[in-house]
Amino acid sequence: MYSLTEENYLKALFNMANETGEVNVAELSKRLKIKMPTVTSMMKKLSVKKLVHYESYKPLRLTDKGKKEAGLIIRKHRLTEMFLVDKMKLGWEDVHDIAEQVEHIQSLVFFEKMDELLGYPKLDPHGSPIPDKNGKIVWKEYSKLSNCKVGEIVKLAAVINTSNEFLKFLNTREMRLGLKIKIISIEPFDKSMVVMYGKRQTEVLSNVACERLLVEKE
Amino acid sequence: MYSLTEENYLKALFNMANETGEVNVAELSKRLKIKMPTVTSMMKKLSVKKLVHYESYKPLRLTDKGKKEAGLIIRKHRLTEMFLVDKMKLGWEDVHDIAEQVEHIQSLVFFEKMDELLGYPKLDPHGSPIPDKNGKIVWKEYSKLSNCKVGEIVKLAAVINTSNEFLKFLNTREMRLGLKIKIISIEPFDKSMVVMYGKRQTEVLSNVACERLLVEKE
DNA sequence: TAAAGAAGTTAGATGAAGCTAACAATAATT
DNA sequence: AATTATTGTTAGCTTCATCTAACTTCTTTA
Repeated sequence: MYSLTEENYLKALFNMANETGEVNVAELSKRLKIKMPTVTSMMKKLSVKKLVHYESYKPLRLTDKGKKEAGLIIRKHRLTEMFLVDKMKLGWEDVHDIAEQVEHIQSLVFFEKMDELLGYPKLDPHGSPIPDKNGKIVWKEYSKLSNCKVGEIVKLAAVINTSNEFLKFLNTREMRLGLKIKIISIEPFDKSMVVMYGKRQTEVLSNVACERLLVEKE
Repeated sequence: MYSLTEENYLKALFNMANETGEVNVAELSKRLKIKMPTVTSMMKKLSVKKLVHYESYKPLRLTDKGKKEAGLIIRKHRLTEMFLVDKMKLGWEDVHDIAEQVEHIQSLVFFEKMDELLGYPKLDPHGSPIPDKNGKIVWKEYSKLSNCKVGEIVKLAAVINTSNEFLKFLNTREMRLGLKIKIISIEPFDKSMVVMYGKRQTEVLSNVACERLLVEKE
């Protein structure tokens, strides 16, 4: 339907809009590691295809059609990640790069079978919502761990950054989604937290890490 | 490593050499549905990369390096087909097109995990050998059903043509790999066979079909 | 063996997706 | 408000993989 390249632009636009609101050419260029003139010309192309609202010097916005297409690609990405972790027993730090390739596969049955075998999951292995068959995402409200208070007991629901390094960092500290975390104290100087969970007593987490952990309060 | 396009040329060369011996530009062109001048220029390119021995007006031959690379792609293709049938419960008539896309995924772990989960299979769902980690294929000697004699009992080991239509044809007749088939009679006029297998009595198979069924004699 | 036909190559064009260099518009900062 | 910096666009070039048209080489056949 759409080229691999076009799909990557759509996906980036969709994700960036959800992360940081408005998107401009410079940001998209940085994200995709593609120079600005190339981005501009692709925006014009996607605009002709009614996937993007494009006006010179204005912020970039996906059309409804664009949002749907992007949502469907992200659906394929996240279903794949779930499949790789759940059914193929790969670590959550290993699946992103593979899913990045699998998401472009054109085959209804393939992804429907995945969905079925997984029991129609709502979340991927990093806690991100899996868009439905119309590309629509239902967002759950989570708090950042960094915004929680001393004494609170919260459940780890999702990770924001899904970089290999961050996920490995969590692995070495035995942190998994669903984990109950108690906040023992917060250092006023750098906002690092002393927390307690599982078998771990007094584990220290930097504010940088706490900013990337999304939790649910009971 | 190599582009998707280059990989497709390598794979076609490899498969065609196994099917029909020598390969020339016209045949490869027809197979890939790419015009001859394009094929010629790609051959020159692959020759520079030491994947193909290319000389003007001479038959096309893969180098050892080219054979290895092609074998590894076919390995990924056939492992994928096996995974789709065995683990994802897709029909053997549905897996080719998906595997055609999955085979280009770059990830060691992904295919090693597949291999492991499948128990290191030697054959794909159509009975074709899966190349080893060096891209090497071990060929088993099978006979065509069409070359068998009246009275023989043979085991269906592989199918040559893996087109959707042929596989569906076999499905409707409940023919699976491993099936024991007894040859009841052969019509001298058109070489069609009357066979018996499973619960089926006196099933008629045209010579065209029998030419595409590979069997093992006990 | 000469002509016809098939196969293969060369030359040059195209479209997709990228780039740099130069210029224009908008935003930020004295 | 003027200057500077950032952001965005235009123009034109590059590479990859494709094509058509025209020509050459090899093969077949009359």
